[in-house]
Amino acid sequence: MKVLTKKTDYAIRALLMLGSKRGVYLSAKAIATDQDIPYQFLRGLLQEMIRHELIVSKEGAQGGFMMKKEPDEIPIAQLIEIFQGKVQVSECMFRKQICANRSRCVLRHEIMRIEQVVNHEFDKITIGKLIRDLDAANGMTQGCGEKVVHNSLESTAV
Amino acid sequence: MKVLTKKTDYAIRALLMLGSKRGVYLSAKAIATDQDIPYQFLRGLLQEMIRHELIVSKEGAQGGFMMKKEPDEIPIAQLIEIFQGKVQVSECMFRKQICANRSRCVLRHEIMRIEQVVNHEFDKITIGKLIRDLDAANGMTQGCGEKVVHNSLESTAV
DNA sequence: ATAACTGATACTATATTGATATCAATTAAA
DNA sequence: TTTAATTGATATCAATATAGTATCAGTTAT
Repeated sequence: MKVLTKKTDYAIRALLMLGSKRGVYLSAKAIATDQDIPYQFLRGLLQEMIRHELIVSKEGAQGGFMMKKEPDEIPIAQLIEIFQGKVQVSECMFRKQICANRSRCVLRHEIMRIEQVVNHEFDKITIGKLIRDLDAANGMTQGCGEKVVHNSLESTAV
Repeated sequence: MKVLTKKTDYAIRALLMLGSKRGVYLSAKAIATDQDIPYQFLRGLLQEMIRHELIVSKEGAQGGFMMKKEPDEIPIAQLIEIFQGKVQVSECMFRKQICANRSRCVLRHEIMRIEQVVNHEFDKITIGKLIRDLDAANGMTQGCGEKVVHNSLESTAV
């Protein structure tokens, strides 16, 4: 059971980068290189985020992408919804037949409760919060378990 | 984002049925018919559950399947793990490279926390609990929102 | 003996996910 | 004004996961 697909993972990392460099346009290429995301794949994700008005773009040379929404106004729950679809119990189980099977119905009730818990948790984590966590972690000598191989978001100028 | 796949959904419903009819062998055919699960597909799931020692089988005529574990000892977290794999953040992200990217690392920390919450919730829901919920619901005149089309687990003798 | 079963396995179809390629349009700058 | 850098829009492809089907051998109650 995968919580985040590549799309969501990549999108979050792209937004972390855009959110850390406000006021300038970052090109897809720069983001792809820095975050090690397949270039054309990333471009698709960026366009999707434009459609959802999270970011804006500027065409042409020296063009690129920039935050539109405030990082604190982007919970990762929204990114999950955009790139993985709404959290749902089990397909369109409930459209086809309303409560055709009571056992499903009871199960559904429990799962819906969990869905709410999960969504609430994902709502609390915003891009803004992650950026602050990131800054805090970067202030430390060591961060995350083993040795730090390379910290692109900190070291690489774009 | 689908929480339960068909496999898990079917497996839970099969266990609810087996758990409600203790001490007798129920055939795959009976379960498939009653719960409207594709027969051969269900058989694969039952075999998987035998391997995990949740149920036992008896071959030959009048054979079938029976609970091995107590329903209260089967959390649906275990079924999700069996049929959908362990809950994980995003593929094998952390085996390939330890903390290669700090932004991933920060995100990971948050997601792992949510994973724990989710797993804990799924652990609290056991087959036994669902069976009791089901009995309670079946005692009521109306249960679950709209009209009850058909309640197989209650009405159909097996 | 035979019909009702499970064990085991191979196969097919479909959907989802992940990734690549192409070309037109736009723009900053040489 | 040409050119290189860049996005917009799409089409295509490959890999993987999910869902479902088919077959045959072996076991057992009747």
